[in-house]
Order: sequence, then C-alpha cells, then structure tokens
Amino acid sequence: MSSNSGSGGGATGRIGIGLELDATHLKILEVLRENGRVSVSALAERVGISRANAYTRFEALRADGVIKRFTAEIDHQRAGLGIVALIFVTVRQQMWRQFRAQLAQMPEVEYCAITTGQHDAMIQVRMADVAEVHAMVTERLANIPAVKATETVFILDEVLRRPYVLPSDRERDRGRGAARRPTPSASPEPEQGPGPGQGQGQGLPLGKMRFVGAAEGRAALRDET
Amino acid sequence: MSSNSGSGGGATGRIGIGLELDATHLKILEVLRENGRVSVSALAERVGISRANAYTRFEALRADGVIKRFTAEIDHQRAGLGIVALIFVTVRQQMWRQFRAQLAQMPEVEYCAITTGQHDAMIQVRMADVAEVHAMVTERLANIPAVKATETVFILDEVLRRPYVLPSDRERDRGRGAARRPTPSASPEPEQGPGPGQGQGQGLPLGKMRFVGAAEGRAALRDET
DNA sequence: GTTGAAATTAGTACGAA
DNA sequence: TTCGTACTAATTTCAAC
Repeated sequence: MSSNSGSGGGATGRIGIGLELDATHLKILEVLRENGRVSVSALAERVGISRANAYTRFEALRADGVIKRFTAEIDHQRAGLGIVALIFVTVRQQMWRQFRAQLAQMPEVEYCAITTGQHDAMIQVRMADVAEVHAMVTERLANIPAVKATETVFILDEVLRRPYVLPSDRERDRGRGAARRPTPSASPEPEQGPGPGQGQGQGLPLGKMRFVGAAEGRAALRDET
Repeated sequence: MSSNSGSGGGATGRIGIGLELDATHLKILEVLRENGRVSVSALAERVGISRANAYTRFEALRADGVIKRFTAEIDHQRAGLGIVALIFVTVRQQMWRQFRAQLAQMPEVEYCAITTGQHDAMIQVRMADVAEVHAMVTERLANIPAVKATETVFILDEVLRRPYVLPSDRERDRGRGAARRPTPSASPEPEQGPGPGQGQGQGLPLGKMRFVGAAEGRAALRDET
C-alpha cells in the first residue's frame, strides 16, 4: 500500500488528473522535499503566498495524492543496516501475482521494481551484514516458486540520493551537455527513442550506449499481475 | 551532500557511533517512517514515553545524524515524471572523481550507487517521457569522459518502496522462510557468504542463485575517489 | 486570495522521582 | 534518565475583507 507509482499495483484504478500543478505547487513540493517538517506558515513565507493559500494548496496536494506521505530519511549505517544489495530476479512467467504477494511479506526489502532487460525485477535490500544477504537470497527468495533465478550485486557506496525529482529540477539544466529540445516535456515530434518493451540490443549513435528492452514474451507484463 | 551512507563520499571522516540505539529509538524511527510530520507530543504518546523524553530523544537522533532529514514522498506520475529508468554505467578507471562531480550536476538523477558486478555504477533517473531518457543517456552521459559504456533498462512498475528499513523489521520475520540464525545482527560465526569485492561467478547451493563480485581491478574502489 | 485576531498546540525550562 | 508541570512562543483555525 501507499507506494505504487506504477499502474499494475492493486485494485485501485487510476483516476484522471485531479489537480493541475502550477509553479506554486512545485515550489511547495520543492520546499517540502528539503524539509518535510516545516510548518505551513513557514512554507507560505518561503513560497511567497499567504498562509491560508498555503493551507489550501497543502491540503489539496495531500488529498489528491500528489504527496503520498511524509517520512524521515535515516542513516542506515547508524541504524545497524549498513549492507545494501541489489538482487536481480528472473520471474517465472504467469507467477507474477505470487511473486508480488511474497514480496509484501518481506520487510527487509526497501525497493522493488519491474524492469525491462535481461532480468524481470530488481530488489533492493538492506541488511546488517553480508551473510544476511546471502541467507535472504538463498533461503527466502529461493523458496519462492515464482523466482526462477537471481543475480546479486552489492552496493559499495551510495553516491547520491535525492528525496525525489521534480520537473522543475530541469530548469537548472540549461546550457550544460548537448543542445536541449525547446519543450522539455511531452515532445510532440516523433522521436526515434526506443520505447520500453520492445527489445533492441544494437548500439546507439554514440556507440557506447545500449538500451535493453523487455525479455521476449513479456510485452504484456504490466497487465499481468 | 547530505546523502552519503557509504564511506567514499567526501572529506568528512566517519566518527565513532555517537548514539547507541535502544528499542525506544527504533520505535521512534518506526513512527517517523510512517508519518514524518507527527508532533513530538503525538510521537511521545505513540511510543509510550513522556513528552520531555520524546523531545530529548528526537533531538538526539537528529543531532547525531541518525535522522538525516525529513521529506515528502510524492507521486511522480502526477508530478509529471512518470518514466523511470536505470542506467548501468561502466566507469573508466581512475576517473571516479570526475564521474562523481558530473553526477552532482545532474538534478534529474534520483539515485546513484557504486556496485559490484558487471557494471560499476547504477543510476536511477526520472523523466517525463522515454525520449528524455534517451536524450539524457546519449547527450549528457555520453559527454562524460569518465563514462566508458552504459546500459539502460526501463522500470515498468514500482511494486514496492519503503521509506527505509529498520533492524526491528526483522522481528516480523519469524517462522517464515527457512530457519533463521538466533542473533539476527552481527553474527560472529564465520559464514561462508561471499563478501563484496571478491569476484565469484559460480553457482550457489540452490543452483538458481548467483552472486556477482566486483569487476577485476576494482578492489580498492572505495578509496579511489 | 489575503490579512488579522482567537484558540489551540508546540517547544522549553526546571524540579522531583 | 525519565517524568510531570508550568511557562513562553509559535502555529492553526476562523473570521472578515
């Protein structure tokens, strides 16, 4: 519950866009990203709107689900879970539902996403030591019939973690890298970019890039669970 | 800044454990994980301690860095960034510092971790559409000399995302899966688990599991940047 | 959408157990 | 250390503009 950004999560259907986000909304989200505990009064001041307005918008963002929850970011090392690992899972076809159900039973899993490419899903776990990761993979994951195979890599260092990314972050992007498209969002021109789900393994323009589509027979993955 | 759980981040040395976390601390973190905006009064009530004590502990957790920051969790789809991709990067040796520096310049990057295995780092980005991911990889990443090669997969669905995992989550684990070790943390027995950094590609007990160590010549990766 | 004033709640300080 | 209480400052709510 509470965390599905995708569409295949549960029974909750996706409703239409209930709230059009304007620049002020984004500004509010920007502040809330840095400090989720600011009072609405301070928020109003920072954003440059009145308190009542801030309260209204704050409530709207919350009620509309744009803000899903507030949380604390903690230092995992100090909390006793200093080992992070990524487990790439190959799931047996037509056992996705079971796979999801089993995942919900694993509180040590911090993140799980279904991906295109060689594997079907990526799981991120946080443990006290390396042996625990080993035990988790070989004892717990191995017992799930839906799991066909796994591949585990350890995270040596978490270089960067941003609370979340906003469309407004792009504004700070100008002038760097190659030339950018005039309209950063929803470009109407028929791009040559490869869509997810259509496998294509050949090299791309610059030679050192590679995009990996979904494994065969997994085109309708999103609707399966 | 502000996000390094690992050790290779910057110049800030790792100080000793400044705070021994007891059961009450964990309980506080548990509440804060679900609702980062609770008043300390409500927190005290939920945890079952006095208001004054809650203030003391809350401040201690904050001052000690166990709690790094508070933030809002948002629905990226509604915020206009519905496409998520993982970019696995192979980094040219001895160019890690430059790689890190470039990353800091990319606000669209939500997460970056250095990993063992076939690739050197994993980057998670969030964009408005697939074409933007393509542009980001081919135009921005390709221009970084430190980047030798990339492999991109798209995330079709984010099944699960927990704000963070706590050692106490393990308590809910009893009786499921295979038998667990008596002491969940810091097991003193010499386990046979493969450590990170020592490559080993052979199969493990159950046959369908695979652990992937660091690529050759990358043993001293943590000290490099 | 804004301002101001009342009611409530949060944060602090201190003595006692 | 932890608790309880009193005190001060801030926030939220609700009103009128």
